[in-house]
Amino acid sequence: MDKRAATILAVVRAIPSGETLAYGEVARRAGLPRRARWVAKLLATAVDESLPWHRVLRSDGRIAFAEGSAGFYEQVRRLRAEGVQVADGRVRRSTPMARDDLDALLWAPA
DNA sequence: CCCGTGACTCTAC
DNA sequence: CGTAGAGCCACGG
Repeated sequence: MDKRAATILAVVRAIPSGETLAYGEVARRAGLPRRARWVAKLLATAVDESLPWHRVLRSDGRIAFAEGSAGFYEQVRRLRAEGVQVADGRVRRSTPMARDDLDALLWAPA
């Protein structure tokens, strides 16, 4: 596994439980803009069981897996287990969080 | 080297 | 809001 992959996975692991991030955002935070598809491919081949891959969604908040597929249900199940509202294969945020607010949350000092 | 294939994204309408 | 269409990028045939 190269350094870029490791960085991507680190960003994914940094997503707090109950929060989500888009593939493109993950790539951007890892310093690899326009690599969204690559992030998806990476998650698909990742073996680390502790990796919170389910917290990564499409930019519009929808589950990336085809609706009805095994992965789709698995992701919905995991998200709901963390208290995330999912309806029609899409994550619902009652109060959409601004990008800056999410930034502050993710990068806030422990 | 060209072509197809995605757990993608952005812009127009 | 939702749907095309084009763009994008790593990879394999």
